[in-house]
Amino acid sequence: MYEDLKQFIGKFANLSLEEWKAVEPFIETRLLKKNDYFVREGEIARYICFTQKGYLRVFYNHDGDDITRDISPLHTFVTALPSYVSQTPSYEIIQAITDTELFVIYHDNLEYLYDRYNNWQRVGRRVMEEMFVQTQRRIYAFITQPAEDRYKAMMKEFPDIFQHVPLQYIASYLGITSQSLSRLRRTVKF
Amino acid sequence: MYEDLKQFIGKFANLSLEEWKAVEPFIETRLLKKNDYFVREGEIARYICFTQKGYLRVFYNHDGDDITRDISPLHTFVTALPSYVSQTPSYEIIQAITDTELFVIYHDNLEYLYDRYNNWQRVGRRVMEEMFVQTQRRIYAFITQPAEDRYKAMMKEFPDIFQHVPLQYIASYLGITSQSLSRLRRTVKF
DNA sequence: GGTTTTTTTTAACATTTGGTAAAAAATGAA
DNA sequence: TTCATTTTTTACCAAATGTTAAAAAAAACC
Repeated sequence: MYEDLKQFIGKFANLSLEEWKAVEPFIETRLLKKNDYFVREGEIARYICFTQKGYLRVFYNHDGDDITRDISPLHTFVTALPSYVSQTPSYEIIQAITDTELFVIYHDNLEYLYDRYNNWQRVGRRVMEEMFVQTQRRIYAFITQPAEDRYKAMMKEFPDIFQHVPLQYIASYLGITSQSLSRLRRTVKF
Repeated sequence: MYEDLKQFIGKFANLSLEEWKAVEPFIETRLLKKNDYFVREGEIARYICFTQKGYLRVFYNHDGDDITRDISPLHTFVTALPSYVSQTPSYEIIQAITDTELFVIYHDNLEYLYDRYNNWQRVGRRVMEEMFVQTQRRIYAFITQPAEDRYKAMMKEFPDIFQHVPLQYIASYLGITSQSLSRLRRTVKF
């Protein structure tokens, strides 16, 4: 049970059996249908999830346009972090792109775990460090690469996403309009 | 002593006197002259710092061009994180933009603190969470705002930086050439 | 102070991307 | 299936930003 989750966390800390047992009562499985919401606008993100199956997108509404901050690859943690860390209403929205299976942990329970187990706190810290490093990479990409290169890099790194995610979301993630993405796809015959 | 540092950390956790005392032997003050390096290319980032005075920039060399990932505002933590977390050679370079006073803590000592004090581990986690949230904001800015808006927002949020930092670094941070920044500055008479 | 070097600005032109509108294709619902 | 809706593509023109080159300004050096 929770094999993918355990493997993911195993990259960051070696947890004892007791520490594993401590988290299990807090893990709740949630199934979302395509287009269901995980976090709605204005709602407090009271939980974080690990994506066991399916894809989520994290976006917000900017003058009527959806701005996609993230498309979750499989087997990662996802939440609307600004809301989650401060437990205030979220401007970010999280929605299922496909049918999805999530492992959900509530903020308060996770904080309890952090308080009680230094090793869990370590996992939290390490996960955040890695997410920060990844986000940095994306910033470098925005500075140094034109949209075409960002598109190619994305196809290479997350080929599975292109099987499941509408192009308009990918365009927004890349920071361009879907018309521009169409134009790129016509030109780029890798 | 360390008032600014204490205030910064105080936002994230309430540390006992003992916990404060535990860190002090590990803090080392380092003075850098303008253009001195804090981390060189290919060197392992064995420490993190808190900027007590002055400004650092974090960049890397991309085909001969400097790409500025970050210009540190005062009183924040700075390191070449990809190198720091994995203790591998750094592609990122950190250099003093002005004369600088840093409080430096070595990676191994900080890890020791993290192991020993859950509260310090908490500080590490919370700091990373906040840095991640800030980086997210920057990504949203790249997606939604043209360079002119990013420039205005930067002037508003970090007016002090414009007093001390060469425009070419600011241009790179904004993701544009210094020629484009010049053009913007001529046009934009806020 | 004068000289060299670096940084910033200006200009003309090229390229990339956006905006608008509409057609084509794909998807979903009855 | 058929119809309605949504997504993707195409086209044309506008706006933003890059590229190259050079001049002007500022800073560093002796």
